Amino acid sequence: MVTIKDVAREAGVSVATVSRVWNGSAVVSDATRSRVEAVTSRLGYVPNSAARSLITSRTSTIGVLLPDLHGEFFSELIRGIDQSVRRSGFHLLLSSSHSDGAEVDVALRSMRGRVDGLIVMSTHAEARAAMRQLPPAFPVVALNAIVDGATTVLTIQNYEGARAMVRHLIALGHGPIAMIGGPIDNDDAAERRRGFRDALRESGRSHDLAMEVSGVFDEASGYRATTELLRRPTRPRAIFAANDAMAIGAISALHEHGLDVPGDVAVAGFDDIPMARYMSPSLSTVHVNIPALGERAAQRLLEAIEPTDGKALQQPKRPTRREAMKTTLVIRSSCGAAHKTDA
Amino acid sequence: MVTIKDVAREAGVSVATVSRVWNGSAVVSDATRSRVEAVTSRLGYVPNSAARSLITSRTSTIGVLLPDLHGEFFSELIRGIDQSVRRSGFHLLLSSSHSDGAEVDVALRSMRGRVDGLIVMSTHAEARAAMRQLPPAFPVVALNAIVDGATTVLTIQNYEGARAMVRHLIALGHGPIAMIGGPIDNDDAAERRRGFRDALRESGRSHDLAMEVSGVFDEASGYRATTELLRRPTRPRAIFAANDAMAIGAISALHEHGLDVPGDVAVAGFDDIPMARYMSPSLSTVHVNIPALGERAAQRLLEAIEPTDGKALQQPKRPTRREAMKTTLVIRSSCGAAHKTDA
DNA sequence: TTGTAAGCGTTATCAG
DNA sequence: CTGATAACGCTTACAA
Repeated sequence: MVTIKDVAREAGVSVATVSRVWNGSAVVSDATRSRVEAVTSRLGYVPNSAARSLITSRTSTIGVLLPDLHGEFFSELIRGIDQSVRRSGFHLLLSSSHSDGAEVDVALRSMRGRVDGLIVMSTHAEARAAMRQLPPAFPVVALNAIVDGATTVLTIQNYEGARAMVRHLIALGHGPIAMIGGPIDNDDAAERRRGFRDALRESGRSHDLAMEVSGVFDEASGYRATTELLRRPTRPRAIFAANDAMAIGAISALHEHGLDVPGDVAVAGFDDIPMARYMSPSLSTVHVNIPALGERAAQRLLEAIEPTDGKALQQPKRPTRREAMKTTLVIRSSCGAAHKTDA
Repeated sequence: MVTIKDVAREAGVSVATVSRVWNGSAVVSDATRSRVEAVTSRLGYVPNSAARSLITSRTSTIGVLLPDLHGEFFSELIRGIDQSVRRSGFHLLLSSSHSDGAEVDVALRSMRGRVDGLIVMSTHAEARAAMRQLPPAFPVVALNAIVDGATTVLTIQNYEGARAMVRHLIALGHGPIAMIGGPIDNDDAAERRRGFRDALRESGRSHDLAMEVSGVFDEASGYRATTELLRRPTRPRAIFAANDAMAIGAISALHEHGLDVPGDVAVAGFDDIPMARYMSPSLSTVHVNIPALGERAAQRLLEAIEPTDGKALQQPKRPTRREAMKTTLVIRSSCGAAHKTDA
């Protein structure tokens, strides 16, 4: 492995100078700079990141903690994050499948020192506890209601989107409307359920509240939930699933029962995963710009890591305490049919 | 930040002893061990990974280079990788969206020193060139035909699967069979196309070869390709798409043209993404165990990183040269209808 | 069984 | 503008 010493020796300068050239910062004469650069590329020198982060205590890496990796939601999310992150020359350390909160604790601990900041999506109470273990000023962006120790909380307009969609379904016809909710301990799911209930209540149809079942955000559970719904005495006129995956499962079940979608039963979902566009014209969905969610989360995190990029505006004193940075951002959601608009 | 020194001082031992306790290896008296462990957890000490990998030149991290992140294929793949990797206490550094080969080069360079091994999926010629820049013995698992410098190449039975599926479609009826192929520069796509052609040739229907269009492995291009197919004088009796995403796009297009699937036109895909099960009974697909692909890739890589886990069998001399480890593994694919078997 | 001390490759603080 | 040199936190011979 070729080190900074090799470059220094070969270029006839000190390691300090090579270092200065490499991170462009200091004042180096053009002559030496170009000489060092020549040697650098000739030797194929790449600075050792471990040594670097040992002394700077920065890793140029952000960690992403996800509960799961099933379905298109998460890949779209990661895609957005990846985009922001690489644009800033950072790396992405991914850890997933944190079904229970204890695992989050382990993951969090094992990531310590390997990342400069964290994007966390988890609903578990243990996760919140684990986050409290982090150094007080450690930059964290939470992708749901975990507030403790999070620099920023980024949420989706779950309530608004769900409410709008259910209103839309109500306008569609007269029969009862069912909801396939998400897991009970999931904050997003809870908000969507609240939107559903409120929309019904507002239209004076609280009796429809009875038609609620739940799933776990995947196609299989949407399928099962629908099968269960169809066993009931009254058949729903419309089904609102808490995400698109369950909605697709629902459509599948309805078709198998010889029901027409949306003729007999209308189906609506949430998220607007790319695939949803190709279930048309059967599926309406609440649009969420998932990659944008990821992108904004990453951007926010990077801002927290590097306070003021420091080119133009050099603020003499840091005016904002970390506390003051705590913000809640929102990703807007809008309701409508899925369209193949992307061409 | 609490360091090894703090623990040492607090426990009344030397840093060497703490280190020995921490990595369990050496012989430490039970008394001191427990004392150190107590202090360790009391202080919440976590070893600094940068310092650690500076001295050991191991990072406990593997890098994953992906061309893209669209669709379920990649998230399923990552899921499999993540599972193996975390089981071994390793971390996962993800880098995606390497549309062009030059980017792969940059990514590869920037990952140097941050990972102990690499899983690479890329078809670009530049990528192959970039891989040659890596240290000769650096562990790499390639997920397609990139052979240069790869410790292991892991491929899917593209040819066999495609051929079997097309035979199946031929058995289904009499009309022409069309194929929506993948990108021309993609090795997997090429093999699937070859399977398609051979199956037709074997059945003496080489004239059907004319019905070939291509897409880029997403729903939109499958949709477009199908629309194009339907503009031709002869309508295909069956469409074989090189992956499920395009097959789903195809189904969508067919429906919009008022065609029944599989009544008027049968549709088949490749990959068996979870979603495919919920397009039934319309969609047949070539089953590939995608998470297993990821899992095996990661396992293979980890083996290459840690040659013999070193508990029971302590081989006195390393018998295998790195060269000898070059292997080609294959993930079997089987053809059939998509079923909601996972319950 | 434990301690001492020499690095690992960088960056940063001083002098020059 | 450049060069020594002291850290950074940890592992690992080598001594004791």
